[in-house]
Parts: sequence; C-alpha cells; structure tokens
Amino acid sequence: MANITDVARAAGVSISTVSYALSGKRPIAAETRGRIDQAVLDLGYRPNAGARMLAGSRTNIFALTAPMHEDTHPPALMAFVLSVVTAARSFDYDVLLLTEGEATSGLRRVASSSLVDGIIVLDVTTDDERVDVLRELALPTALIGVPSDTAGLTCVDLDFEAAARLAVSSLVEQGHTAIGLMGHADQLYNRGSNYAPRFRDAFLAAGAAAGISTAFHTTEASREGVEVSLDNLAAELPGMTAVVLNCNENVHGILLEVLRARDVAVPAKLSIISACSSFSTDHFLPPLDVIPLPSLVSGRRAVELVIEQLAGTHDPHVELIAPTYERKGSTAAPPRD
Amino acid sequence: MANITDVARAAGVSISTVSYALSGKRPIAAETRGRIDQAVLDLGYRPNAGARMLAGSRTNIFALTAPMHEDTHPPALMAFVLSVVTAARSFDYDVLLLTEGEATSGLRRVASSSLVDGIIVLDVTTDDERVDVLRELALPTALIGVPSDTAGLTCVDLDFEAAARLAVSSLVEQGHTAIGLMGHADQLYNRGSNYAPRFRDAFLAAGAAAGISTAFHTTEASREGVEVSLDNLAAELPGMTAVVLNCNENVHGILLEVLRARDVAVPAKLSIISACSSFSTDHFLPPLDVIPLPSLVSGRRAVELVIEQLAGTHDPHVELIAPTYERKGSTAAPPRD
DNA sequence: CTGAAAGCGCTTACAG
DNA sequence: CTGAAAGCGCTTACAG
Repeated sequence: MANITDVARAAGVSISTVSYALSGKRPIAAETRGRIDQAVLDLGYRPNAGARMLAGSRTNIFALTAPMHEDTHPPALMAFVLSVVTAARSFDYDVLLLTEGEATSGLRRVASSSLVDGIIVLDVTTDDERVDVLRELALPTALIGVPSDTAGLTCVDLDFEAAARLAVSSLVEQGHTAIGLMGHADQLYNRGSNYAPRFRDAFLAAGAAAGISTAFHTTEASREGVEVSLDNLAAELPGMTAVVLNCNENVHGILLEVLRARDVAVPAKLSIISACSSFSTDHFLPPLDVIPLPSLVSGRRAVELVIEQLAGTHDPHVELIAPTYERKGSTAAPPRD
Repeated sequence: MANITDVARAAGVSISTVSYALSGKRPIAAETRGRIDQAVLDLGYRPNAGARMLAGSRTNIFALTAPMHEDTHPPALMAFVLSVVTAARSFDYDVLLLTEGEATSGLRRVASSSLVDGIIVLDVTTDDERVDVLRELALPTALIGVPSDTAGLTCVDLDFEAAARLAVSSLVEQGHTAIGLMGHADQLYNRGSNYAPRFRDAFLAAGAAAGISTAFHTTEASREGVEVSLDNLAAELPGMTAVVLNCNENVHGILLEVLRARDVAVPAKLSIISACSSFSTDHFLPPLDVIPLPSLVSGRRAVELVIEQLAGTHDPHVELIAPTYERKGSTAAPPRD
C-alpha cells in the first residue's frame, strides 16, 4: 500500500506538503495541489489510520454503546444505530459498536486506549450504569435518552411530555372526552425506562388539564394481554372513544385485530393514535395517525453534539426534540350516540 | 494518560520488556512480570490503539458490513450484529459498523487505510455488489450467507436445504402427506435473496422425494395476505394437514390469529413448523416447533473463520450449519377423517 | 508557499 | 532473561 512518502516522491514535494494538501490546513499552490491530487489518485493513496491516530489527536472513530436488554425493541434499536452510523459517516467518523456484555468496561477500554474521540449512548435508563463512567471519562459524549441525573451530560431525546400533550390535544380538539392509554409491558415502567413513565405521566396530566377522563394500562404483547388492557381501559372509562398507543408494534397489530373481531370500526367508533413509534404505521388497517419517534433526527443530533464538543466550547445540556403529528386517518370525531 | 515509558520507569525495566510482558511473546522472569503488572495496575495503563496499529501489523478491529434493505428483518439483522460483536470481543477484536449507504466504498476505505484486520459480511444476496470488492481487497473475510459465486470466498450459513428436508421429514414421520409452505413476500424471491429460494426448492424436492404432495406460496405480511396465501395452499392441496412457515414473525402471529378465527386447532387439525426463524416462537399460542436460524452460531463461526485466516493457512470454503429441530407442541399426527 | 525534522507510542528484530 | 534502537506513517510546530 502506498504511503505518504510515495505520494510526496511522485508529486515532487515534501511529505509535509502532502499532509497539508490533504488536510487543507495550510494554503497550497494550485499547481502543487494538482500534482499531489494526481499522485494520490495514481497510487490509490489513503492515509494509514493508525499513523493518523498516533500523530494527530483524532481517531475519527466514535463508540456507540447499544445495549440490548429484554425490553429493547430490536427494530427501534436498529433504527437508532443506523441513524447514528449514517450521521457519523457524514462527518467522516466511523462507528465502533459496544454491546450490553461490555457496557462499562468497554467504554473504559476504548477511552483509555484512545481508540475513540467520542461516545454516543443508546437506550439510556433512569439509573444507567454507564452514566457514571461517562462522567469520569470526560470524553465528548451524547446520550440518546435522559437518565435521572443529567448533571454534566449532553442528552437528546424526543420530548415525550410534549408528545403526550400533542396526542391528547389533538384528540380533545376532535371532541373526545374519554381517552385510554395502552402502555408498554409492565416491567418497562419498573425497570428504569425513562420514556415510558414520562409519557404516561404527561398523558394523565394533559387529560386532567383538559378536563377530560383518562385511564392508563400496561399491555402484554399477546392477544390476551391486549384484550385485558383494552377491557380494563373500557371498564375504567365507560365512554372511551379514543385510545393512544405507546407500546410496541405487535400490540398495534393485535389491537386492530381485536377491534375488527369485535366490530369496532376505526376511526368511526374508536380513534387511535400511535405515539412515539419507531416503526411505520402505514401498513396497518387502517394506517394509524402517528407521533413518530424520530430516530433519524436523534441520531444525527447526537452525532452533531459530540462533534460540537470536539470542536471546542459546548455546555452540557438536555435537548428535547419537538414531536410531530402525522395524520393517516385513524382519528375522527367521536361517534354521536 | 500513562504510556509504556511510564510503566517501564515505574517497573524499573525497559519498554521492550513491558511490551513483551504484556504480549506474552517472550518469557519474562516472574519477579519482573510482577513489578510490571503492578505498575500497569497503578498507572491504569492501556496501550495506545493508534501506536499499536502503526507499530504492529494488527488493528484488532473488524469491519462488519450490515446493509439494511427493504426486505431486511431488523430483529434478525440485529441478532447477527450482536452475535458478531460478542464473538469478536471474545477474541479481543472490536467491530466497526458499515452500513448500506457506504457498502462497497466503505469496504475499500477501511481496507486501504488499514483500519481493520478483517471483514464480516451480513445479509449476502445472490449477486451482492460487495463480493467483487472483497475478492479484490484480499483481506480476511467471512460472509454470513452464500452468494451465487463463492469462488475464493469463505461463507457460513444455515444449511437451508437440510432445514427444508428436516421440516418435511419430521412431518412425514408423523404421517402427513400434504404439506404447504408459506414463504416470504414475493420480492424476496426475485430480489436476490439466496436463502428463501434455496429453502423453497429443497422443500419441494424433499416432498417429491418422499412421495407426498406439497405446495408453495409467497405471503404478504397482512391479514389479507396471510389469508390469501393460506387459501391458495389449501386450494392446491385439498388434504393439507401441515404448514411450514418460512416467513417473518408478523406472518406467524397473523396466521395463528386466522386459524383461531376459523376454528382450526393447532396441532389437532393443522400442524405447524416455523423454519429458519430468527425469533423465539415460545410466545405464540401454541408455541411453535421451530428450526432456528442460528444467529449465535453463525456470528461466532464467521468471526472464527476470519481469525483462522489471520492466523495463517486457511482455504476458502462454504460452511453450512446443520439445522436443529425444537419441539414445542405445534405438530402432531394428522387428523383422521 | 514549502521543507526538514521532531515526535506520537508502540512492536520487534538485533544483541548480549 | 533483558535492553538499546530502528521504524511503523503520519501531523505539526519551527524555519525560511
């Protein structure tokens, strides 16, 4: 493989000129630059990554810690991973994947061996064990998700509270006064997820503020679980005309199935909104109004926040992404009885 | 951050002795080694990754190219990714993730900058554009999946043909003589997937060899799609008493739903086998007999194959993993009419 | 606008 | 069993 000396020789310049020409860190005469570019092309030269890391102060690699626990929805995690990788590449950064098995030790390892310039953290829980390590490492870091103590950390996430309010207000505007919330499985609310309870609490608060009736139930991802959850909501909320879903994709499908079996037309009899969903709701029958979980935006923003830290001054802060509402036709005015 | 010179000074030895002590590449006096280990511990020393890459001939990084196209089942891809990362880590290798957007250019880039020691390739299609690049790069490589031309390549995959035969024989043994195959969506059979047609063809061949009736239909992942597929199979196969599923998780759930709605008891009226599935079938009602897609085994084996190439002599070859059958109670003898 | 040279932190022959 | 030193291929002050 050609190295910088080969290029310098071929272009008839010194290696420092080659280096500067490639980095753009000092002006190069057009004619010189032309000869260098040609030599690079001819030789298929690409700077050696290790030499660059050692000589420069950058590795051009980010670590992405993407744990996968029981509650993790794999497609959602995948969407975030791909979004982070794509965003990182657009800044000429590669992404090294760290998994659950090596969560904290992996972070220490890549940091202390100077393998990475920054860290992006996925699937953050309330009392995430990685958070303390991150503070101690003091590398540029962005978390996608919000732990309970955000001191000194930079976080980005969907504004789940605003999403809940948006779901409620959009239904209230259409005239609904009794709205149920089908939540995730039970354990998600106990095992340190931050977004599920955040959404639930804001949902209930928004309902109260609007003066309407609301109810919440966790939901197991099975036919029976969905029926139980739905029946519980209906029992607590006799006049329920709308359901907000903050749960996984399977539950969506099962619910629509159950409603069809029971001859409950959507949206004629029941309006449905899918909230904070990482998947498309277009394939459902009917397609569901959705407040998307913006994996693309979050991933890109997380990368940008790390780049900003790398660039210099940047104050740690929490950045919440405003929710958006996509109308697909699964909500309507409540039926008049 | 402490470097090797700091450790050498603290231990009262030369830096080469420190290096050899850590790599184990030459014998070190027990007492000397003790002083070095202590110094490493005291200083929290970890070798600089860039320096190692530059001085040594290894980077201890693998590239994992994991494209995500329309047909990709995200949970399956994620399972393979995690399995590869976990296996790589067990050999002290980190994994750099390359995505669809940069499939071939990314491979060239990481190879020519000497960023990685080897490449692991996921989701291989029949005429995968990455394959030619891999041949040209001549880096240690393992593909999970089998392209049409495997010359010079090392591949590992489930033996889909054997899996199809296993599904058929296990049903035939129970007395079934008319077995339907619900396949993936149409496009998967046209767009260069290798495993879907491989399974289908072996299934039909095994049926013919056993002297029983078989039929195959592609399946769209919707209630309607599943009903159409099921009805087509039943129409072609009047006495159908068993169905083999080689399709995604949603279709499994929908099919069981449809059968329940039609009062077709599983396995009393219809036996079901889930074949080459990347997901657990335990949560279905009933849990389904399954021939698993062994993501754990494939991922680990792919890593081992790259390590072997790194270690020295290794002839390119295709390695097929024998399928296994997990009985869950969704098959039985056909009903006697 | 360009070059000569130090130095990044390791690994590994070469020597003893 | 251990050490002195070359060298990996860059980046970046220092000089002109």
